[in-house]
Parts: sequence; structure tokens; C-alpha cells
Amino acid sequence: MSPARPGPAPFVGRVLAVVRAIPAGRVSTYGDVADLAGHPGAARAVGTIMARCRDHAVPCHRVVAAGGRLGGFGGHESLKRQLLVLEGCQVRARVILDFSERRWTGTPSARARRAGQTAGRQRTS
DNA sequence: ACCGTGACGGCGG
DNA sequence: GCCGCCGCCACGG
Repeated sequence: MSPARPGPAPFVGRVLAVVRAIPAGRVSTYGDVADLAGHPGAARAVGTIMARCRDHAVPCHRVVAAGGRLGGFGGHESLKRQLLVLEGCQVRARVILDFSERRWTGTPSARARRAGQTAGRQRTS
């Protein structure tokens, strides 16, 4: 009964969830995603997950390399670039020009939480 | 428990 | 600015 299928490993599931949360017009780096998924330093693993992800509900084109470089896209970098441009990013060759403005590292409240602060939300009391 | 897989990150040349 | 090297990590076989 309920043969509970293999299902994605916890980390994989969280990574996909994080990527799905990246708003259109914004981007995150592999390292940012690893961080948001709770495994800082696992950027390479995130890349591997992206490479194997075939779920169209996951906007993997919004995951870029450090410094705003495009990174890979299964041999279709031009497509990745086009998608990002359509979403409003300025891309020159293999670099996102307005990276600092487009970079997304989670919701402000989530970031505050990571920083151990209570900022953003009203004071708890 | 070891090893190969990778859409990485950082640094040096 | 590009390329190559090495270190890093989670996963599956």
C-alpha cells in the first residue's frame, strides 16, 4: 500500500520551491538558491539539480551564475538570455548589466529572519 | 562507504 | 575578460 514513490530528495524539493518563488523579472544565483534552500555552499549541487530539472513550472532560466553571469542552460544560453530580456533584464553577451537591481535573495522578511532581526514586520510587542 | 555527475564559485594567469 | 584549475556539495548507483 501506498508504495510511497521515490520522490525528490528534501534538498531537491526545497531548491525547486525556491526557484519557483523567484519573481519574473528577477534572478538569483546558484549560490543564492543554495543559501535560500538552507545549504549554503551547495551552489554546484543546485546547478546539477537545474540541469536535471525538466519541470516547466520551474523558471530555471532565472537562476544565473555569480556576478550576474548567465551560466549554462543545457546548451541553449541564447534562449536563457532571451527569456531574461523578455522579463526586463538588460543582458550584454553573457552578463546581466543590471544584476544588482535584479538580484533576488528572498523576501525582505525572510532575509531579516536570516539576519536574526525582526525588521520589516511590525514589532511583536 | 566509495565514486561519478555537474547549468557552480573563487582565484590566478 | 576569458580560460583553466581546484575546491565544494547533494544524489544516485
